[in-house]
Amino acid sequence: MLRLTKKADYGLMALKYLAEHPEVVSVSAKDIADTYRIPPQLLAKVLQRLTKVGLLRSHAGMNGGYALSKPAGTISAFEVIHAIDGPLFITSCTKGSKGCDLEPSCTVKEPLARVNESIAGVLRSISIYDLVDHETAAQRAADASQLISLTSLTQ
Amino acid sequence: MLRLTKKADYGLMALKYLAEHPEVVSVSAKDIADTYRIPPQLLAKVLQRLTKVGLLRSHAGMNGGYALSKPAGTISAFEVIHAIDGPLFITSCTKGSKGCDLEPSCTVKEPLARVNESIAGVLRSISIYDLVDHETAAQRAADASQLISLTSLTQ
DNA sequence: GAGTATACGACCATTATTGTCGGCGTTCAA
DNA sequence: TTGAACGCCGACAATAATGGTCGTATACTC
Repeated sequence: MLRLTKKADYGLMALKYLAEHPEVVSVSAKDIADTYRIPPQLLAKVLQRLTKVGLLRSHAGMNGGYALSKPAGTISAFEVIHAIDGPLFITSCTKGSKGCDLEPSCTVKEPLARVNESIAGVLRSISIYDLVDHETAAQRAADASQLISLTSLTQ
Repeated sequence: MLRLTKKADYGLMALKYLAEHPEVVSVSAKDIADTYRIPPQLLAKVLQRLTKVGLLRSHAGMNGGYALSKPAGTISAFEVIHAIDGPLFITSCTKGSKGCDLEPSCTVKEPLARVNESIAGVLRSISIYDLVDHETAAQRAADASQLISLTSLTQ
């Protein structure tokens, strides 16, 4: 069904929240979880992972919490999803270094790898900032790829 | 992890196979399954589904099997995936008609819906024919969306 | 009518995701 | 200096999705 995991959703929501409240020095996982009615401990784990890869900065103790480690405009949806869900492979048979199970098997893998790159490209073009302020890159990307689709179909 | 299901993979592989052998009137599920070392009954189910939505034509009995119901160039990867895996939603919370569970909850849903459209667009631009003959739409789409990504990032 | 094929529903096995628990280290402020 | 509020982490239980199998019915060819 090609869908994002909830964890990735939660991560994006949290980052968006942080981007929307730049005045607050640091926000606790619990605050965000309460706002969106998300399981606090699960969100905490997600945020910890985002911290580990350097997208967030954490601060323990009283009044601690999380903050973006860089401007929202420079954090792509791709980075977030990659950090939470791991490498983005559209083909189900791509596992680490070794390819498919047998011989000439997955003949669609190579072409699909390109599709994979397309999708990764789209996700790379969306920043957390774009999630906050509508009518920007997200819209442009949608328009543009709509265009690709049309030109390809009518050839 | 945003990956295709194996069923969808199998479906694409089978369609590609059929597109590669236009001379054969009809190919049995078993033949294709043997070629790619896929569980025959599982592939059979996939093909049955593709038949149901009209992408394939089936023929029972001796020398029966499946055949494309229209030119490979007019069958998009999107159709195939949609037929097998159901509607393509990137957001995990989109279930049928009703939206998210609560209030202002999923604030990322709306922007992600656009990302969803972008991806659908990419998939719509890939035909089964493209899977067979490389260096065509698949490549163009990849190039183009690479371009989108770059222009968006450097703004 | 025997053999080969699709069609379809029910079902189990496996894997992935989601969510929870408990203990630990850190910070801050009373 | 103690305790409340917080992040950090590993393990694990619950649930859902996927992958795969089985049995039977039906259609077609020879």
